[in-house]
Amino acid sequence: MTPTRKSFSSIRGVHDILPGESERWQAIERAAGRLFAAFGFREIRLPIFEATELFARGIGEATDIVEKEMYTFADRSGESVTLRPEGTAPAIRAFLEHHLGAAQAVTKLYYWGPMFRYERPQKGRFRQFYQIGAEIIGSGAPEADVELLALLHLLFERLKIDGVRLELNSLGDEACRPAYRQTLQRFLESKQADLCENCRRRTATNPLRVLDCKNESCREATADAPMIVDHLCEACRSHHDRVTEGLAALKIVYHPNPRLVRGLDYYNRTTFEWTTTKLGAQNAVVGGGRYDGLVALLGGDPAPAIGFALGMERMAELLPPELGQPAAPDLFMAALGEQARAWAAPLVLALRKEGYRVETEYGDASLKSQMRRADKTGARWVCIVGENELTSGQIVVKNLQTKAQETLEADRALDELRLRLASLPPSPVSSPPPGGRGEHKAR
RNA sequence: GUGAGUGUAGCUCAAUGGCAGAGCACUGGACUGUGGCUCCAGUGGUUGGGGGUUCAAUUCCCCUCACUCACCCCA
Repeated sequence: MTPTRKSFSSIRGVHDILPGESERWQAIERAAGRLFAAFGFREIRLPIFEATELFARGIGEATDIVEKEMYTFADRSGESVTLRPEGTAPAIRAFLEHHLGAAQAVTKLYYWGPMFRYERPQKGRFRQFYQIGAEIIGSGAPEADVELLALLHLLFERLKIDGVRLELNSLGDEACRPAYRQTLQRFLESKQADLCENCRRRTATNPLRVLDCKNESCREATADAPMIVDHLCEACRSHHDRVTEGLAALKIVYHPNPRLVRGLDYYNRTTFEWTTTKLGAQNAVVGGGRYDGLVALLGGDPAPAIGFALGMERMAELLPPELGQPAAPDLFMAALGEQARAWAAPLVLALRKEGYRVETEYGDASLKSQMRRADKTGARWVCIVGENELTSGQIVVKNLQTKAQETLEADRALDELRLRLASLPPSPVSSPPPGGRGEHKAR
């Protein structure tokens, strides 16, 4: 009787992060985690779904995300819930719900995890994708903007990612944007013939976005369009200047992009993206900006805030290939036969307890195949224990790089092995996982 | 949502209507207890799925699913 076999695969646009890739993610998470700590951000762990209304109100009813990209469904009680398409609205919801702002004037939060948008997948774009996000809530000072940008700048530096550029713009605020919007609208109305269908529609609904259109003729038509940076009110002008001065003082290179308009309604003043040309049609690795109105919009006392979202998949694609490689074992224990394995087991455990990476074979395998595996895993040392060794009280240790082989007293095996492993050069491939050898060596 | 391309072994790909193959990987051997290099052998397939045309379909046609890329949008 042959059982019918059904195979499964992950659903569309949703991917497994496999070993090989996960190490690269860990490299990003480690680097980001250290920087968040250094900058005084604390982690908040947020739910993966929220009331639909939170996103509809927070992100904006007219945005693409809310109009057509949300994973929305009714739960068993009939409440409409939505898998989070972004993290800022949930973060602010939690901030308000738990009165996190009461303990200090400025609250700095970060989070990471999956986000969900129902889009057609393509390079760098998925239905379940991962973001690292951070928010500074409670400060409208340009220094906050600069600090956030400096953190990201350091992150790219730490991860040795180049070929990215920081693009910067200001969207103004409620004092200056309405007037600019009208000015732009009038301009666009005079150019209707040259605009794509989409942009003709957007002239009325969201004229700012026309500036962001990739269409060649739209680009040309708006070449001499009025730009928001030239129509900022006094307060926004001053804010923007102090941000750019702050960046310059920290030697952080940025590229003014007066066309940088972001897709979520809540942004005002500073907006930014780190862009790259290495991700196909996608160019944003990190996006963010100031959203001084959102806290009040979600029912809190008005509080200015700024944040960013970083795309993990996109970031991982940009990592230099040598970063995040799996760490090779320090030692491969080749034990031959049941007795030898029993003898070696406590030794292996003792070394692992100290943080050394030790690999073994589970069942019976020839020395040849164990040596082959030791070589393939990249282990620096092999310890050979068999019947000969057990009767003679001597074990064999071989350095796979130098091929040097020596015989050790079995009784002193732990000390002798520790001696050799401790003198290993630092692993060139990656740092050990938390609690691994780093901890051991730091002692 | 729209458009284009691609689905054959674990991976990368051949086979244009006539017996489903190669390289890599994996396992074993040459070397009975010493890795890489070399050589030899072996395991591995519902050719994405369904239907049709045909004596005969991986190949041609239809449907469907998936993946990829692009539009759109963004992380």
